[in-house]
Amino acid sequence: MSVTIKDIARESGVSYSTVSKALNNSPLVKPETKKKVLETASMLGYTPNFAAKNLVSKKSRTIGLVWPAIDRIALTALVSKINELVTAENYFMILSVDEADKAIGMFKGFQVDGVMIFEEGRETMLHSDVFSSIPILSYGVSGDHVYPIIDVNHKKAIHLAVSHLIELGHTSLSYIGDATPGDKRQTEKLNGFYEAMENAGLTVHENSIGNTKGLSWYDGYLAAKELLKTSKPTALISGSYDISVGVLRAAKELKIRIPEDLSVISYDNIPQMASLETELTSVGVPIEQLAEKMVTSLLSLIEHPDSINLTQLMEPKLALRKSTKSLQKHL
DNA sequence: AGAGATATCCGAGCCAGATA
DNA sequence: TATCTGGCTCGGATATCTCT
Repeated sequence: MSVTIKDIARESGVSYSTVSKALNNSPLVKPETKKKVLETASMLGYTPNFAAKNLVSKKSRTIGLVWPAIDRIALTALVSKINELVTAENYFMILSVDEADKAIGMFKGFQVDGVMIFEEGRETMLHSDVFSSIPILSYGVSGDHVYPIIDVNHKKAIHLAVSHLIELGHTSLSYIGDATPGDKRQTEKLNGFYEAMENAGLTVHENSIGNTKGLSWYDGYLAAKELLKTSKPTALISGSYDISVGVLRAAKELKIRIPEDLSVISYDNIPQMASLETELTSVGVPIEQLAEKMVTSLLSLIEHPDSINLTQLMEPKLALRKSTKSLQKHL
């Protein structure tokens, strides 16, 4: 049997309501009594019963996070940061790798105060009774959603990458990423590439697009090998951190030096970019900003359920590292 | 002021009584 | 007899009221 406030009360010779007050640092308890109660609690190894606390407060101070793609490094970095911020706000976070509907059902059973969903590509079709019964915030792509979404301006991110490469004198640019229709986040990046190239008056050749048909590093590796063999771009934009890992491996095997022979910019503005074999210049919303926006938005939704702000678009930034080189300097 | 007593939170499980 | 319904209790903690 676990230790309860009643055990502490018995042991320390006060009532359990006094114990409760003492444990919550109430000014209505004498310092000596408080000290005695705290010492007894510590001696007995007391741990608060969260189920009981939730019963009274009608709050669990817990948020659930639906995370269906645990193999993606960029999302791992984001989850870690979110957890850090949530903990700093005295909340707990529980994760589920199930489908959104199933995960939310489980979270409701645990009486979480709110839910974050990481939507991968396809929109998550939630039943209306789900999001009307619990605060939900999605990290996804804005569309016809009826629940709040934090979105990233993916097109602009790729525009930043293209502009930077053009400033360095590159005109032969390639893009590598998942071009599978249906994944809006990935297709937005590709569309951003076409758009930025067109704006700059540059042609996109058919063989300068590498379709990874997936988001793993191996998908990136296979597509990069194919692309770098058939096309000889001076610069390459990669759709994600994981794909970039594959690009670096393929380039190494093909004896292509980065940035001497090939400039590379990766999507995903995460600190891990600096730990790669070649520190990659990247674009995207800095992970700290994204995490902070998600946590503050969900917590404000929990506290003020009527303050719904359906779509919040985050603006990306360019993070310069060591994977791009000016062409002019070599001429 | 400082302590104890009591109502309350919600859902599960049990039991007794009512109904088909 | 089988099934359904309603009431009660329990769990651990907090908020508030009452007492000394």
